[in-house]
Amino acid sequence: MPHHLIRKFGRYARLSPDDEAVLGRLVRDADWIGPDHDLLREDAAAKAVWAILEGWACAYKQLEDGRRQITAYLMPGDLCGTPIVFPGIVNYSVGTLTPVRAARIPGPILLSAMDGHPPIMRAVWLDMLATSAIQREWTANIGFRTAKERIAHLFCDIVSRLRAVGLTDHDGCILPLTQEDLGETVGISTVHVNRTLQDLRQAGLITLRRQRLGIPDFAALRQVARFDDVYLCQRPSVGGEHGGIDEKPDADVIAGSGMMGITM
Amino acid sequence: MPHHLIRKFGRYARLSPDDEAVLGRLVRDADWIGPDHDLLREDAAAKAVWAILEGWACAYKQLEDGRRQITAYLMPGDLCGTPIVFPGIVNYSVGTLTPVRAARIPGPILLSAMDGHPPIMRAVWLDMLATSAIQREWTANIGFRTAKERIAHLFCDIVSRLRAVGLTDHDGCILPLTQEDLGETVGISTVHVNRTLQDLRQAGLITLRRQRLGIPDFAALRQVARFDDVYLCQRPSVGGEHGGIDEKPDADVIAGSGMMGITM
DNA sequence: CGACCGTTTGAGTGGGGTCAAGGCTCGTGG
DNA sequence: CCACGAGCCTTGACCCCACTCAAACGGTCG
Repeated sequence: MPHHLIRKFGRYARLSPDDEAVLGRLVRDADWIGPDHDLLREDAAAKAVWAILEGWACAYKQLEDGRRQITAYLMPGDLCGTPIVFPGIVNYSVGTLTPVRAARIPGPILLSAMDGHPPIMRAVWLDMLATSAIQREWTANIGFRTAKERIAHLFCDIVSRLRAVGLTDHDGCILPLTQEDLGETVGISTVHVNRTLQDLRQAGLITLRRQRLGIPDFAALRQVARFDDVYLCQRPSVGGEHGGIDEKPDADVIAGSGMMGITM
Repeated sequence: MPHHLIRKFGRYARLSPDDEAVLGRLVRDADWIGPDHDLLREDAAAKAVWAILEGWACAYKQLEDGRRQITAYLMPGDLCGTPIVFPGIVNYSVGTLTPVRAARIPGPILLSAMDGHPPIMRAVWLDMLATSAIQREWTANIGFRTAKERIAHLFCDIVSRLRAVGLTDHDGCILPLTQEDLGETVGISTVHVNRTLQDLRQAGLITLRRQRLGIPDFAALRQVARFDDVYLCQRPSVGGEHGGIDEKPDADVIAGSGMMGITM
């Protein structure tokens, strides 16, 4: 089985077998890390990129008085940190939520791989842009949605992303988050997360028990959440309805040519 | 006077006169655009990057029922859009708030400039990372701060960014935003923005009249906001206190060498 | 002068926060 | 095998921050 990273990058660029081999070598030295462990610290200068291969982590910011905001979830195939060092660029910490298998890729190593392999350059670039798109969506989610909509939107987001890397079952996924985590993600209190979840359960929109999230009617949840998945950058072509799960990438979109493998 | 763009990029990389000339050529064909006009539409495929040279714009998302969230402000020297086309990457619209002078840079043109000029590649890359850092900070701002803190934080953010491109006066700046804009930025209602502003005024933390924001005691406002400016990526060196305004970039940080002009 | 847009103020309401106690589950150790 | 404790989830009661609705005020520009 190829890494989730390769699967994701394959959506962004056409990877040759050689490209895939290079990517495989980048994440060769992956280790398992226990839960509740920090990969990145806000105050430390980042000198490498971490690739998450298994498990969940989260990016977060924290105030002195204890308030915490989770700004992103990192799932298999996701990257965090940056190959370029500059003060302030990494203004967040990254902590594991579950046991995580992650590979530390030194900045220069990643950069030279990008330099020698345009598809990798393109994929890293697009992955960063896609991450930004998600961050914008989260800002909006917290900014203008109600508590119920926020939770619903977050669940749509999570399930869609997991589905893209093949980590969902037929109607849901494993959700290794506490209600406190959820609250710190969408900006509401733990108690109110609980009440909101019950609300969603009673409406038949979700089931959630023992870290297993079920979504019997995704379309219904999506409507409550006002969720539009374009920002996840998973659709190979613009427009049209989102049909089955096994969509194939559109060659016109991912094909590379010239500098950075970019098709304009 | 060099463009604000060149000034900002000069903080990210050491630009040769040739690099600066190339940047100047990229934004040569700039036009004035009236206020309340869209540069980018969410549903349209982006085929170019816009460079804001004068005036203010904002990135925003909107729901069908009218709710709107401003996800970023774009000021002189800022870029929006992307040179790489991929569905979903541009999941926001950009509208002008004031008359704006902006240059449309076709994707391939920017990419080839990056390709031929490592410092430009590095600067574009770092600018994107810095934009992401701001976006994360905004997510956190809306997520875990109170209304008063959010507004205070936003003002610290804006003034710091404007100062970096030389657009502040001695203790404040022009703020071309309505209270409705502010509300849509930090996720509170217009009425409550008004009351929060009065709160800040009565505390002596700000003056705000006729689009002119004054901050008599920045340190005090910063403390109320729990504002830490590292995420703005304006400090040439890590650590140490933020002293005067006229800090010079640290050569060790911005110097370029090798691929993408990166110093590891 | 009126129309318009943005700001301000008041009153009433409700979404969501806080505090506190109790319940469930599971891992651990006796 | 059971007892126990630690997290996490759940529930209730109370309250307040912030929202809504509505109206009045104030500049600015035809």
